[in-house]
Amino acid sequence: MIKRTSCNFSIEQICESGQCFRMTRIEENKYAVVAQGKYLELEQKEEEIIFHCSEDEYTHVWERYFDFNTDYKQFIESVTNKDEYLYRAVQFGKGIRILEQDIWEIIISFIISQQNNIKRIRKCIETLCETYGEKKYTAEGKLYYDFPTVSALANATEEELRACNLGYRSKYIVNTANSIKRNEVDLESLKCMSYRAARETLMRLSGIGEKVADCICLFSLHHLDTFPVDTHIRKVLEQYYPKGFPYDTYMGYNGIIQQYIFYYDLKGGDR
DNA sequence: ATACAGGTCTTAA
DNA sequence: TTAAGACCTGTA
Repeated sequence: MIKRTSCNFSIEQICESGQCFRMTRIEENKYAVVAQGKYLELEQKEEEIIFHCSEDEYTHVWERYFDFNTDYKQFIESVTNKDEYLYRAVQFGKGIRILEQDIWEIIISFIISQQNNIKRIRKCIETLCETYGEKKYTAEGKLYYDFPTVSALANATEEELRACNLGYRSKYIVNTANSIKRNEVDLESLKCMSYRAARETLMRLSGIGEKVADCICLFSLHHLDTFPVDTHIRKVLEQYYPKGFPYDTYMGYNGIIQQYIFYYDLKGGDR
């Protein structure tokens, strides 16, 4: 059990910000996440965060996963009330972090996310993991399911995947899984590419367009300047930034700014 | 009932 | 190059 303190870190906000679909609240101030093949429970009281894992696992897995060594204060303070809407959005969601998640899991998760709502995305992914993922137990005997491997999904048929209520996305998933299995797109080399190259490469995969590719770049490849434009962001841009969003002002971290906006539009009740 | 959810693909001009 | 239209499913 590891205790850490950090400002501008809210597990609740990270959980609700729609970038990780396998993090859930299990009690008041207590959350669980399955990632990197592991199950982690964590609690938060004020600025104190308790990780229920070994020191070794914390430093090798979760510190990086939660982007714990990046100081988000600089980003938050760069947004002044000269931009009233953005200031409200950032103040509302300033506990959000951009996670660094597994590339394969994020590819499949955000193919599923298209034309879908977050509640159903979670349900689809849960079903997919229970059907095709490895069954595991924690040291305390808690059951959880890994995210399915590339082979597990490549070997499934479109009809079988449709049984997980994935709808028309089933075909995209089978195609993409097979492309990756055949190494037509190499996941490791994606990690070394520039944003432009990675995005272009990702878009060769079935079911991945500009928006999903951007989500993968932001939530997995950690290209923090990536600004995915979905239906929420599009509406905000039309209403508050009819002359264009000031990307230059937030050079290098537009993706973080995007996530504050997304979360505020989703949960903030503004507009 | 009809519209909409963190869009993409196909087809046609 | 751009613009319809189709596409699974659950919820309001």
